[in-house]
Amino acid sequence: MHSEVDAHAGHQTETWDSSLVPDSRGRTDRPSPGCPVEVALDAISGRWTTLVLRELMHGPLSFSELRSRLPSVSAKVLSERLHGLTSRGLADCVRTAGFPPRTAYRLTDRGLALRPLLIALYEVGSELLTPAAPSRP
Amino acid sequence: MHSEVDAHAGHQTETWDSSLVPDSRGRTDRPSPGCPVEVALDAISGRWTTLVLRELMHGPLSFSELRSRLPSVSAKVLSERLHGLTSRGLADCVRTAGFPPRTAYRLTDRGLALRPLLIALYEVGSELLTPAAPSRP
DNA sequence: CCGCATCCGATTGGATACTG
DNA sequence: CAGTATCCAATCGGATGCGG
Repeated sequence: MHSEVDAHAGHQTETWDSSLVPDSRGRTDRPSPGCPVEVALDAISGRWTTLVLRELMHGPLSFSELRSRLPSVSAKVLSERLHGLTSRGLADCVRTAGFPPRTAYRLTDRGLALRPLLIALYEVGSELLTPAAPSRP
Repeated sequence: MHSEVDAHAGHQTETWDSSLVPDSRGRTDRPSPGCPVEVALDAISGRWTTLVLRELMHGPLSFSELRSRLPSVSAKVLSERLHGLTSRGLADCVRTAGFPPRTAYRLTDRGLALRPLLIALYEVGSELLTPAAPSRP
């Protein structure tokens, strides 16, 4: 544990946070669309999004299957989330031509790439929920 | 009760998401405050929040130091973010009694625990930014 | 079965101005 | 320096109802 975390309170223009922003693209002074962190946040932001992603992680699901697994989500929001995912290339939609119209939403490879992020969210969230070993007077 | 997924693509996934939701607490059918993922999302959600966290990751900073590092954030929003972080126990604030009033916000151990999450956001976001190797089976 | 259209209340975040 | 207070435009998300 570091008590003297910061002895150099001056300029930090050259000294970089090597672990947080490895390359130049990540060093932004505002929430810019080109920042990787913003891109990832955009992909998972919005209510129900992470739950929809979790359901689709197992495999393709239809619109109503998603609705039955997430009973409290409205059709409007689910539709918005699905379009958001597809427009970003994280999911796609396959339709059967016949009748009744069957659809299946599935994650693309890019969508599947979100898995480690969901896991990180779960793990860090769990850590925050623990009664805590905090206190650093 | 549960209809089997007939069009099961069959590759790589089990019926139960052991990696995404290891314990029962994580299996929610709606965005509930007790879900670890929601807790983590709550900690990093809101515009500028991740940038504020990144700045505080190096060490304590005062209110205006944060403003100068993030020139485009308004005082109102920065104040809101800082209160959000402190109320969740992710940061705290130390004041010097004299004049002019000096303050310093610093992350607590719980706040520092967010680092792997920020890194995951960066890495996954970078992956999403790559020109892509899409195409699928 | 698969959605989109619309209305509407709640929340967000930016700009500005003001206090200890 | 370190914030708070207020106003306000934009967005979000829930409910409902209709169309393909």
